Amino acid sequence: MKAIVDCNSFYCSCERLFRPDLRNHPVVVLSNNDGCIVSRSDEAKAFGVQMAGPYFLARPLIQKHNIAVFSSNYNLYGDISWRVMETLRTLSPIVEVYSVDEAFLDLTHIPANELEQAALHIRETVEQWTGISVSVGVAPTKTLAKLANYHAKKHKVQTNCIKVLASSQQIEEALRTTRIGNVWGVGRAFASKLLNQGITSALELSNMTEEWAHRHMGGVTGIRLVRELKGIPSIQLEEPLKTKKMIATTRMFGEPVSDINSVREAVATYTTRAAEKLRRQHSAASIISVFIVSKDQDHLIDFHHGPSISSHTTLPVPTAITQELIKPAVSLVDQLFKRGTAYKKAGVMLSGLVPQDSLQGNLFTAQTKNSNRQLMDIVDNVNFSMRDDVLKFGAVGTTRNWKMRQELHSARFTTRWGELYEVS
DNA sequence: TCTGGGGTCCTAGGACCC
DNA sequence: TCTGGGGTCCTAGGACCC
Repeated sequence: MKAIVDCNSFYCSCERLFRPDLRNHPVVVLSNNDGCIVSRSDEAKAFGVQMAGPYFLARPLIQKHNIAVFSSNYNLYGDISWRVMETLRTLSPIVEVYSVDEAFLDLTHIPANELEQAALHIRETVEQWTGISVSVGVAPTKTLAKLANYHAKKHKVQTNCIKVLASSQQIEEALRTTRIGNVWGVGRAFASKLLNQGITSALELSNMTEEWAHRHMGGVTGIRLVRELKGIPSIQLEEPLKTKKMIATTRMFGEPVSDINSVREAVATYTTRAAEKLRRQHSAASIISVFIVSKDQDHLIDFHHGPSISSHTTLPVPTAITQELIKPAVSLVDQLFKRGTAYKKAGVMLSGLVPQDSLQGNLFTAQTKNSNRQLMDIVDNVNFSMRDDVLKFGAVGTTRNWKMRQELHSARFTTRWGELYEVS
């Protein structure tokens, strides 16, 4: 059996940890640049605040009901997430961290008649140790565990945020009462396709054949999905330290910028962040890509994948040294930038990732490589211990008029001495 | 006036090889 | 009028997740 543990309204719960006055008060948290609503408490949901909706549209509703609003505080959420995951690691031998607020746990060591109790123990321990409330879904497959979790969250009072699907009757009942669009792995496109074919519930989908799934649901992914719904494990728990195959850092600017130096600084900053992620997983990159998006692009038509201009450089030797990545990144900006154009977004992508220790030694460059590497280690250590970039490269600049808007940011209560929560 | 920022996996099709 | 049967690698793009 597998469990999925999912933090309830995670970002909102983190903010509430240090604002006990907001315990039963509606709360929402905004995305970067204060653009969309990415987390909402149950109270805010009850007032009709939409998930992932634009903030400016929800603002009248928010003001009307005096809903508390926060910009996203990733220093805080990252640290709290780490505490939750460390807690879970004491409760199961295999923990797959699936996202900042979710983890799959292996429960094969628990006897069937103790699953309910085990799930309750998980929920209570996390809440007691971290202050974060979670929902727990337990079932034979990952997809069914997600389904169980969906029901646990939907009926919090009846379920106590816990749902175990063990018997075939329990599974069938849950499948029957789940609409197709709420199944993990069925997005908007497939949902409308399935509805057109008269498939409306998860139960109906689970009764389809594998041949059908292959033909209509994207090949092998469809087969896996249907098998998982039938209770046949087809998506395994991943090993804990999976290295990424691509690393990206991209951001909207706080306001459009039309001078090349600002774009250079922004891209240098994003490159610095991407290089940190690269070193954290002990990789080196062989390809660096940069893209910039002009202000005039109509984001309402295709917000995420709209036209942008991009270019990439293949590096002579794969590297994880920040300076060696900033240089080509900035010259890519010089290539792409057009005078007189205002830009609203830029991004850096690192790909062609290889393990760092597989790098070929070079007799002639070894000396500088090593000292660069040591410098990187020192920078990473200082910045990580502060959970913030205290040490920076000159190329990232100091003007920062491209910096994102974050007007409602809470304090970094757990990672900065100067911002510790005070009890008087 | 104002709508995020990451990732993954898979497939199709073209280029090329024997 | 006729035109094999495999492979591999790469890229673009679709679909999904949080």
